Amino acid sequence: MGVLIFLGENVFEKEFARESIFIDRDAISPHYLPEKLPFREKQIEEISKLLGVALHGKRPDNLFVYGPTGVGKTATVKHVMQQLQDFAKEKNSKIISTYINCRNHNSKYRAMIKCVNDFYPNNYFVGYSASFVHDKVLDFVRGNEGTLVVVLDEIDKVKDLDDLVYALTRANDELQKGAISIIGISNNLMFKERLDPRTKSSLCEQELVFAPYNASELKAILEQRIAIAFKPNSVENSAINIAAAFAAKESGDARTAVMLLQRAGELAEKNGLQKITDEEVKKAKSKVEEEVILNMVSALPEQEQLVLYAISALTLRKKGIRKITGSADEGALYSGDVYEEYATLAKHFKAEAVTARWYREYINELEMYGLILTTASGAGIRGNTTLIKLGFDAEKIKQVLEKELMQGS
DNA sequence: CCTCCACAGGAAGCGCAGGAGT
DNA sequence: ACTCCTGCGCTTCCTGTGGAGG
Repeated sequence: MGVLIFLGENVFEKEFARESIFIDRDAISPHYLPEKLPFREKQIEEISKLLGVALHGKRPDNLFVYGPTGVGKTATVKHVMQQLQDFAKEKNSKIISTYINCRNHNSKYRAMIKCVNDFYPNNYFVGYSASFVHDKVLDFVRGNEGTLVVVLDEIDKVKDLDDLVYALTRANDELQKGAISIIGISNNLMFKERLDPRTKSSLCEQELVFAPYNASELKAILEQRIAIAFKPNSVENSAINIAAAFAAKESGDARTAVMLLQRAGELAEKNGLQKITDEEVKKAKSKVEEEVILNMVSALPEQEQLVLYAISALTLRKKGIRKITGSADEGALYSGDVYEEYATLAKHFKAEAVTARWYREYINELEMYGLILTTASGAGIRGNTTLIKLGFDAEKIKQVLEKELMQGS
């Protein structure tokens, strides 16, 4: 076995010497919590006004915060909580807050035990009964004789939310000293309407809505992050504009905008560039889109993957099938042909094919995801069928699915 | 005009997994 | 530990629909 020895230069020498355009990579990651939150002054004021009463020993109203993803809900609430904690510490006010992400703590019990573990960092509580945990929370508030603010992020993920809210609000009746307030955060606008009326009225004593950012706000947010994350003048102005415009058009979501620039930065660095230009942002954009598709496709159930695979295979093959030479539907496929292809493919992959009826449900679902486009067959085609077109590049989807289906079996 | 084609999509029911109730 | 119930994914069966073809 031959051994290669590099004389003189360590392999890391080059990497070390390499100039990075980053100063602080974290600042351009979606998890970064900036010190200042632009365009959220109003919301910050609202929340602090609400919580301010706690400084005078009163219980703040519960608050329900909602708005789509990436509009700064979590960041704003966390920011205010931090400020409140700092201030309370300074003034010797007894205010404790705890932040719970309900995606990870998605039941009453799990949320409560998260509280307990936060309050008693030296103990680790596992395997205790629900009532013990409940009492422990109350004991803590009693012992503290102050206000406890429980932040429940992604509150719609809690399975038995009615019970949790009830337990926390009910606690206020049992406590002679101290109080508990809830701040619920959700990006699901419909979720509130599905709540039990009693839960709804106690949780939504106060409400706060976060609207999406517009392009110029996104631009300002990006500039703020860029100033920390990158070396001066490493990002071209037009590149920022593109990223902001794209994110604004999609959803007004700062997370998307930030991610776009993060990717663009990584791309520039990989290619040894000193500046991020439009080009990098555009490339990053298509990369992000690709990842989104990839994630969607791999999250699909196997049968739906097969259907999608059949569609991409047929789109590429275009032989032995009925052709559509219409205007807009040029290159679209007949639903029936896709089903046949799917059925043979299923046999090939040792899986059992579902009935045509259920296959139609799959088609509808794939359309809902935006992975395929369908139109009803109109004039020029015999019968009443659906014409199917792939929403994305056939070759790419086929490749992804081939990998996916191979490892699946 | 009627018939047939090529499906769409509703209704009922079936087998199963997993949670609630006892 | 046991049954009971419920929701889910799916099949079977069926009726409906819009245009082509004779």
